[in-house]
Amino acid sequence: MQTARDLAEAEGWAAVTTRRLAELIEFSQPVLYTHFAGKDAIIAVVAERGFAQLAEELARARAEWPEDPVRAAASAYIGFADASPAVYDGMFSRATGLRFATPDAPAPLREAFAELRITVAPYAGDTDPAILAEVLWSALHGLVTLTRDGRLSEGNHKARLAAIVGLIRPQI
Amino acid sequence: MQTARDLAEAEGWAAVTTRRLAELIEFSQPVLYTHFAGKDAIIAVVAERGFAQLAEELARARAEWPEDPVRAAASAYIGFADASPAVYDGMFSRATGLRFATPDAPAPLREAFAELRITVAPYAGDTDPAILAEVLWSALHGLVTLTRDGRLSEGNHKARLAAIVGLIRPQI
DNA sequence: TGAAATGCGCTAGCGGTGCTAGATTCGTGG
DNA sequence: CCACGAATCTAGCACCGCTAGCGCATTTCA
Repeated sequence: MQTARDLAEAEGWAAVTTRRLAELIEFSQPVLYTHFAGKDAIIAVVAERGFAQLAEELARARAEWPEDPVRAAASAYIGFADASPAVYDGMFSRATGLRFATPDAPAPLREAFAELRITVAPYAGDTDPAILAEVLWSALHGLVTLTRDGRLSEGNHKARLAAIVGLIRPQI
Repeated sequence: MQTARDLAEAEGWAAVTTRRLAELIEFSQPVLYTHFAGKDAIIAVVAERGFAQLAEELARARAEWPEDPVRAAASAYIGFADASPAVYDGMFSRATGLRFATPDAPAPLREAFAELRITVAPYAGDTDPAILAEVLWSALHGLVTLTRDGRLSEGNHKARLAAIVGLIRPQI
């Protein structure tokens, strides 16, 4: 699993084949299938740990920068995506099986989202904080994915981040 | 190409294999490689046509609903993504080769983005309209992808859309 | 008109993928 | 000391994207 994460970060998920993974952990290929249902399950476990880490970093950001929690959360979110692009990819583009937004979703997922909801709550006004949190999440996720594929203008990253934060703030 | 698009919409891009595609168009598999550099090139062409269609629909929405252009654009964008999920997927998740945000990007791509920029320009205030357009685009794209994977709460789609539109509007 | 050249589509195959069936080895309990 | 059960292996299946090389029809030119 750690090997899968490392290999994915080094060469992308496309390079994480069951044969290479088996070779790296010095076992034969079928052994993987006695511990995981398949390749998707391996990605899902890496992704779930990623959500736990993301929740942790969002909480730390909120604690360390209480006077500007939205900016802190946005920076932490994007920082995580930048630092662990493959894990982020697994969390949002590869792990199709993970349930979300339901009470039976894995705890790390619910915790990560709860952090965002708490952060934006003071700025929600008439809007449901959960809705605003989902909108902020969408904007950050879109920013990450579009930036990653080189689809946004270069050099304006900070301006975009400031614009997002600025859109949330005036709702006080 | 039209066959590729239809098959992708019906069963997803994973089902679009060169063998199935060749069988459907009643040619042998290698013929595809005399017209396209590879599977990615096929997706890219479908994606580029998708951008042209998106630009067209954004322009129509702006013309038909001039008193609320941001809502019109957002609705049109999400409507396109809903109506053609596989094409949208090809445009933003599969076609890695398409250049963006540069003068030499394909025309349909620049036109689609220009529509967004024109739409948000009146609401930009001190912000560069292009930056605000990129932020709106990010939010809409994030909304589409997160919704598609079932990662946002169910039944609140309209509320999220209203929240996004509401965030842009107060900048007048 | 006959022959050469050209271009198109074909069959067959390469190296790779996720995944699985069946044989085999090895530690452990009777 | 033997039998059992779990863990691991070798070998292979069906599929993937992609390509080399052949055969045939058409076109071109002497």
